[in-house]
Amino acid sequence: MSRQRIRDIRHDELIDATIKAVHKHGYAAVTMTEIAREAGATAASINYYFGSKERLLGATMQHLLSLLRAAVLRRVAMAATPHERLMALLEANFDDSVYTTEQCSLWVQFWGSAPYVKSLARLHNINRQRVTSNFRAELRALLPEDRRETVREALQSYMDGVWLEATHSSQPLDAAAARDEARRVAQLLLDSEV
Amino acid sequence: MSRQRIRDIRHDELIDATIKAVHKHGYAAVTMTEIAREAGATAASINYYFGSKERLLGATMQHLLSLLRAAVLRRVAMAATPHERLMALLEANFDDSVYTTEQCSLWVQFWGSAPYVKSLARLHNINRQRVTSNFRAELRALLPEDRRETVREALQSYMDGVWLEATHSSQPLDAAAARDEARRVAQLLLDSEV
DNA sequence: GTTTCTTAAATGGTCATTCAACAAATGGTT
DNA sequence: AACCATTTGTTGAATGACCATTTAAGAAAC
Repeated sequence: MSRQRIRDIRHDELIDATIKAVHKHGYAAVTMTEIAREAGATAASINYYFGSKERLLGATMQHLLSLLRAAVLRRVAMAATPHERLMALLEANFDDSVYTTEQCSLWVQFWGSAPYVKSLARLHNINRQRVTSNFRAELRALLPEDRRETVREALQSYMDGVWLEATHSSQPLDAAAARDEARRVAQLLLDSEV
Repeated sequence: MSRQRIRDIRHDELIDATIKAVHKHGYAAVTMTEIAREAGATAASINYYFGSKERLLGATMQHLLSLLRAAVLRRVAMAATPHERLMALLEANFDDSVYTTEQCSLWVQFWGSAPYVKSLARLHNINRQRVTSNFRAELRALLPEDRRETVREALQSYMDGVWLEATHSSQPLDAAAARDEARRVAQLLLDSEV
């Protein structure tokens, strides 16, 4: 019980410290010592809990993925129509729990490293396929066939592009404004009279 | 004369080898030895020409930037109207000389590293500002004020997002198809009747 | 008293960079 | 053309720094 609890506490603390440390020093450059310092622990104890640096980083990215998935589920659950569900998918990316400087920073570095780290590649593919099929499902009810894929690709690229931009902006992020903007972009793409 | 020439040859060869080696091993993981092997040289000779690994990588990213700039200039020069120039800006990103697996791979890793490497951050900011102001200039003639920034941000994010996707796709890239698709997205955004 | 947790120090490996010596090209002088 | 002094180019082998991981011993919790 209590034994299990301390393990979970360390697990969460270390993942949290990893997010902070990677944001601060970069995915490539961050060291075990820096992560440990952020958590008030030592590099040796990270290995006690996670076994290796690679597994710690994998668990951290998995954590970010689960935050995103949770935001999607929360928002989709409240949506009644295909249109609302599409907006829910889009806005989940800019949920307060997801659209933060630190997380966007990690995502971009994750994208860069995924092709070279097997465990990350797996996570990345699973996520991308899930998002794609969600979008396809909702767009089927909203657009004629000849436009669906164009709009889907545009929306998914848009989401990624905004996260990318977020990592290079100096001001703090405004998640609500990002959601408004995303809705506006979706409206333009859906209601076009071409 | 001839002295200068051999320096230029090595310079180009090494940058070319860097692109290949980074694509193969990743920006973070690639070593001087791997880059040298790709060029048929040694790590020591890279330092003779570039002084350090960081300067080599900086020069490589600068090279990619100049390829992109060249594509933009070439295409914009042939465009007569604001609409054509906007399309030129967009299509330059997917020019045959730019939209390759290797280059997209480097760009994504460049985005991830830019915030942590001063010389890269400089390059990245200069490029982003140039692109943004180009888009703003052309959109001014094409859209009412209340929609310009939304469309601009959507288009720029779209461009980045497609490059990102390219790095994770297994098939070889089809630049002509990407240009078609980009044009279609732009049409949807420009001709919307919201 | 046994299991769980923590850490300082040791280990071993990797890597960018430097160095010292050697090779090749160049250009000026016969 | 032949010579040689100088500059330029190249490399294998150090050098030294850094870092993930292991170890061994002790502290804390049960």
